[in-house]
Amino acid sequence: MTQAGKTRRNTAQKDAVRRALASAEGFVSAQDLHRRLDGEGSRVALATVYRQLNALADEGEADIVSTGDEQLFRTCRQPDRHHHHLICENCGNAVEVTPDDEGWFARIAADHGYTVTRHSIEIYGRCPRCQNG
Amino acid sequence: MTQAGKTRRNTAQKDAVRRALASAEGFVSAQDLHRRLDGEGSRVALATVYRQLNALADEGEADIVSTGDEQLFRTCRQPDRHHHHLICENCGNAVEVTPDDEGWFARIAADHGYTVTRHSIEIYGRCPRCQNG
DNA sequence: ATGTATATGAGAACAGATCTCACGAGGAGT
DNA sequence: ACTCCTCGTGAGATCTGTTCTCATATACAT
Ligand SMILES: [Mn+2]
Ligand SMILES: [Mn+2]
Ligand SMILES: [Zn+2]
Ligand SMILES: [Zn+2]
Repeated sequence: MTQAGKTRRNTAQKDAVRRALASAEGFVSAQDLHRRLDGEGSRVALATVYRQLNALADEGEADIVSTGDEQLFRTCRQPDRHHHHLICENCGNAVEVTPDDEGWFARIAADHGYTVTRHSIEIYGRCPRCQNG
Repeated sequence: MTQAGKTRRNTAQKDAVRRALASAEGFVSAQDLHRRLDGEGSRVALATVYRQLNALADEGEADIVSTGDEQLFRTCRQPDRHHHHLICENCGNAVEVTPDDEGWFARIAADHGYTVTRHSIEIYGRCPRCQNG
């Protein structure tokens, strides 16, 4: 689904996307980010925003979370640590979290003869600033 | 993203969709199911397959799992118990699983001032029958 | 049997994401 | 600084999964 491929050159567009992503507090969609770039005068094609966001993700600089109908992106805070996200449904703000024990599903999988290749854990809620509304 | 709405009447099409879904062992896409129905001579419009699958999900008879690029459906095996799925990436077969402890994320959320509204946990791998390939 | 609310079918419409390809620009080598 | 080749970009087309529209058909309460 997601187009793959790290990027090999440093372009103005890549910098712009990286900066815009970094300046967003929470998870944002590619289209949001494109709109923000436009708003601040940075003309970057939507396709390029997608390409660079995916590249950043491939390079470990960004996290992607797939809601049912779109992908959201955010600068990764702890690139070296396996983690999941606790995400505010209202504003996209997120906290990177690590379960105390991720071993349970390896055990359950083994019980059923399954081999685990990957897992996805996402927690949605309201952040402190979005409790009302 | 997913169209909502339980259904109030018992139609031939709904029965057909329910049967086809039940006769599929693993998670299948709406389009797969539509193809299968066609194959066995049941002419049900694709839109109706979508409508009824969503209705079945609303009614608790079906589970939906969202891979990044499509939704997969399966008859729910234990409608009354909260659970998640361990899914074979190759054939769609799945086991309904329940973590030993789902309390950890409520605690973490509280630590960060978040209120939890929902969570999503999915484990992907290979089922016993799909180990090779 | 009638009447009315609801489901269906066929195709149009939609939205997110990716692809195409001609053109522009990074940057290694000189 | 100049060249050259490779890779990135822009604009718009295209793809794909899903939902919508609305005229017609059907369930089912009365
Ligand atoms: Mn991260
Ligand atoms: Mn289930
Ligand atoms: Zn928030
Ligand atoms: Zn399998």
